[in-house]
Amino acid sequence: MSSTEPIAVIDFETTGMTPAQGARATEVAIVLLQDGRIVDRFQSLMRTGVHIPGFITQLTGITNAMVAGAPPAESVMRDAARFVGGAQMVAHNASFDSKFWTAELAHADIQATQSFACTVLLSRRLYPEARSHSLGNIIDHLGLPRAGRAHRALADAEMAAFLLARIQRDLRERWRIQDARHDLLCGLQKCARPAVSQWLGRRAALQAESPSSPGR
DNA sequence: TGCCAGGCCCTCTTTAGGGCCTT
Repeated sequence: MSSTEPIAVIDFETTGMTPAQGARATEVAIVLLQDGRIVDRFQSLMRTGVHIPGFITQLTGITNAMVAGAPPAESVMRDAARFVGGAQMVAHNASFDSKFWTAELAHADIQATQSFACTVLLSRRLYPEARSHSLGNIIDHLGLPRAGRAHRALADAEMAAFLLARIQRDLRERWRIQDARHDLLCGLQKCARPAVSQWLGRRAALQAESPSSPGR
């Protein structure tokens, strides 16, 4: 049985909403998903010196004392970049995590080169009947397992990976798309939502004609 | 005091408003 390239599913816990306003990461977790299974995990708290507001501690359980004893962010991000390697990346609301990925790597003098696919956009297109596409709600809607304490990086990264695996499975079983690779996911998430069925049908037809190429 | 990001999506459909989603 052929093996697909692993996809790195990432989640950051942070001190705020955007690096543009000085927010920094407090924790990062990355899981590698390959052939529908989590095959490796990376997780670490990180020390940036930026104060964690009280409401963030209430949300995540991550305290200033916890990160004070953590390794420096630059060191963690170097390890994270090595862990990801050349894998393509996925996050739940990727516009959030990709900005922190880029910003935290920049603090470590590393340029981010990975492209991101977003499970929120994919979920909205494939499961329009869901009332909410927040990570916990879509996990419950699809009957997927909860992975631990919500709003901790590893649990959220694992749940996003479960969601991605389900998306890939549904693309295979419902849409006959055998090779739901990262570039297909990126294409699907950019497809206008009302045209998703037509788009998937065309992709499946193209893939059936040329299985080694996902087509355009 | 009240607001605080930004991209996407939907709607009382189009240039604007409001909600979702992430911490």
